[in-house]
Amino acid sequence: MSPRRTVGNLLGLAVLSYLTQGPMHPYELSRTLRAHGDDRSVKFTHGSVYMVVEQLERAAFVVQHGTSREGHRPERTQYVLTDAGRRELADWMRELVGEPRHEYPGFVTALSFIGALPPAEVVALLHRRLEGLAVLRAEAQAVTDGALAAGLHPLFLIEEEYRIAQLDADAAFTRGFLHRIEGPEGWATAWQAQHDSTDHTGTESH
Amino acid sequence: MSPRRTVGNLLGLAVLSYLTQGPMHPYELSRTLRAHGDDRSVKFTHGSVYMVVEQLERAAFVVQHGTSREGHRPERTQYVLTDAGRRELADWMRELVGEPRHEYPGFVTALSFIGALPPAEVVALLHRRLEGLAVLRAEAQAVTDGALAAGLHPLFLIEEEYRIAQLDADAAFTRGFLHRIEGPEGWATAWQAQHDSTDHTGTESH
DNA sequence: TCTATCATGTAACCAGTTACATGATTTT
DNA sequence: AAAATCATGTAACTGGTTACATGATAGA
Repeated sequence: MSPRRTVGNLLGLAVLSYLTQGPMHPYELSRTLRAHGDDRSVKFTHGSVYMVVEQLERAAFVVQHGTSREGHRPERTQYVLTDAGRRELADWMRELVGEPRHEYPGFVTALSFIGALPPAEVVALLHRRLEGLAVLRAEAQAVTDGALAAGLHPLFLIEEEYRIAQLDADAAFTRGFLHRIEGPEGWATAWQAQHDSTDHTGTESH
Repeated sequence: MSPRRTVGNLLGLAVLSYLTQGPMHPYELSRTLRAHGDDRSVKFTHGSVYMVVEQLERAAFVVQHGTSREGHRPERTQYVLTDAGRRELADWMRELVGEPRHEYPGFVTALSFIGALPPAEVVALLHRRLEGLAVLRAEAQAVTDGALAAGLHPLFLIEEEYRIAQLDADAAFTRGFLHRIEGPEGWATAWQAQHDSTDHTGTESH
């Protein structure tokens, strides 16, 4: 079974989206993405932009539009969107917005093996986590505040708002978890006993 | 700059965790992970288990422990945890729990290009999203209900609880977004105007 | 003019996924 | 005894990341 989409990398979505504005060459895409702060929403590096443009070309979502030259700079290969590319962009967006997918964040994985750490240490770590979450939240807030002050319409900051909502939910969960370890439910004692009996993860050797 | 961890795949964490219980061979790991429902928290396939075990071996977090044979079945290569492996497990867990990381879920990417779709369509998609979120939530709830009824301690279901918290936050955000599009703030009209003027993503062609 | 940084791209390497292979059991 | 499924593993392909290469401009 071939994967649902010929190009699965979300960086491809970003490229398709930018190409609706007109032809660009890969380096320009890379710079523009970074300049617009899209590296907060899409993971990419300089090299991966070239890769994904190649993939989009193989899939016929973009085609070379000729090369342009400016001064004595190297030649640049420009790409334009095809009709198939426009359709792919719209279809992909519809899927991402309309069909929530099961995701695998690292914290979920860690939680499912949380018994590998002793409860006292987990308590300390969860407190550090709360601090880290506050930092991330402040960053997101700073980004939106700055952009709003510069006159950007809040629609273009909606992804940061989503992020803040998720961070707040994460923090609320973390506090709840702490209470259940330390509070009257007393998970700590049973947990410690089971931890002692089942494994020793090398914590004692420095 | 070499990546922070020699083995970065979270499936490696799962393997290290299971190997604290004693030696296993890759196939057994694969079966056990699936039997315990860990495929909800870690993305893996049959083949990737073999790959990650190889990587762990190269990194000296596990070593071959000899082979075992049962009946006339093929020989199986067993692996055991090394001391370095135990330390890596503990250290990795500490990082994942204590240091929240910036993540890149697909919905965030889509939100940052949401202007590519017309507002009326987005409204419809967000309603579909709410249904999908309810389904995912019900699944998570069913998993925990079943396991609790079977007598499992809630500590071992904490990752599902986290998931539910995130799904609820997602749904709350989605409702808020809908209100701002449709409500008195009236994002819809400005949005539609800007959408008409800047791009046409092939929606009109059948 | 030397050095640093920008602009643009390629190549080599490692990770991850999919498909295939083969013998052992179990079912019909 | 044929077919199906389980148990175990390997190989081939594709994707993604990192490092490198090279000419152009700008700053000291």
